[in-house]
Amino acid sequence: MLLYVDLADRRPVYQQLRDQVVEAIARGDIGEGTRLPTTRQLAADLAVNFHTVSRAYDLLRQEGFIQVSRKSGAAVYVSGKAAPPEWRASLRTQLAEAYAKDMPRDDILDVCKEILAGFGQREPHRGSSLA
Amino acid sequence: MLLYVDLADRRPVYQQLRDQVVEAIARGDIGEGTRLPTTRQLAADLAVNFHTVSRAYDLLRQEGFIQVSRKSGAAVYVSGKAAPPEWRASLRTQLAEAYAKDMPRDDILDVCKEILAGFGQREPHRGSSLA
DNA sequence: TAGATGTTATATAAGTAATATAACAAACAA
DNA sequence: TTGTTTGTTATATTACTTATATAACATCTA
Repeated sequence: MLLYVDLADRRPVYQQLRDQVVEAIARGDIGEGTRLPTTRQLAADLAVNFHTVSRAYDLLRQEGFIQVSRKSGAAVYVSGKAAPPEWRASLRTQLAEAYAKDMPRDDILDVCKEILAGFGQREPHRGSSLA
Repeated sequence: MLLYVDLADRRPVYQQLRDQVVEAIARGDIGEGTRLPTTRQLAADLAVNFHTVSRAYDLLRQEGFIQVSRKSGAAVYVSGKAAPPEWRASLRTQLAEAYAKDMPRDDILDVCKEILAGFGQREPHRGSSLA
């Protein structure tokens, strides 16, 4: 897997990293137990401050996607369920954008299915690495 | 319809207003030709600066959801299609959040269907009002 | 021991969001 | 006409967010 920073992206860097990790988990590229690079290491590779990486990890931890321990660093550890209130609201806004532009319901659903088809199995710890 | 400002919402005010208008169009609460309040009027009602409202209208105009003329003010006028690149990417991130949390594909699709079922017909100009 | 790591703290700079005014031309109502 | 409203543009200020730059500390490891 590969984490990167897109300077043309309007999202903050810490949010880009957070989104990339979440999508990597969804794709199955990384799974339960997969170690994430240390904040200082990843910051050096991406040429950003380690506080920025730390913030992304903090967010992922708060959202229940990774676990951070002083000993073994950060590792994928999914806990809890998708928060129904805000998650659903964000999804509704996203779908509304297309529907308001006259995209048929079935076409919207087809896009959702295509995206979901691109996600993989949740594999526990097959030694994948992030960099 | 009712536009409002949620101070607890982490989104910027102009983004909240933009999202609310888009969802109102999707629901069918407002349609082609429906007039939006003047920037100064809406700003007064919501107790925000009229520049904030103006920014929301600017965004909606750039995205092709409304038309703003000096004569008749702002009105719903949908043009173009949903931008495939960024829209699809945002949707993928949104779906990934649920899938990464072990939500089954069918459950995710059911939520999408429920949301889409809440959207209505696109009615042209039935004299609905925003306030 | 020495180095790396997570953690916390402080400071600074740049960008964004929101407000406060002001001014102007075009449209409209009295 | 006069007066008001509206969209538009401009400038300035404040507050918050994002990102960086250091520094320091305790813990873990080689």
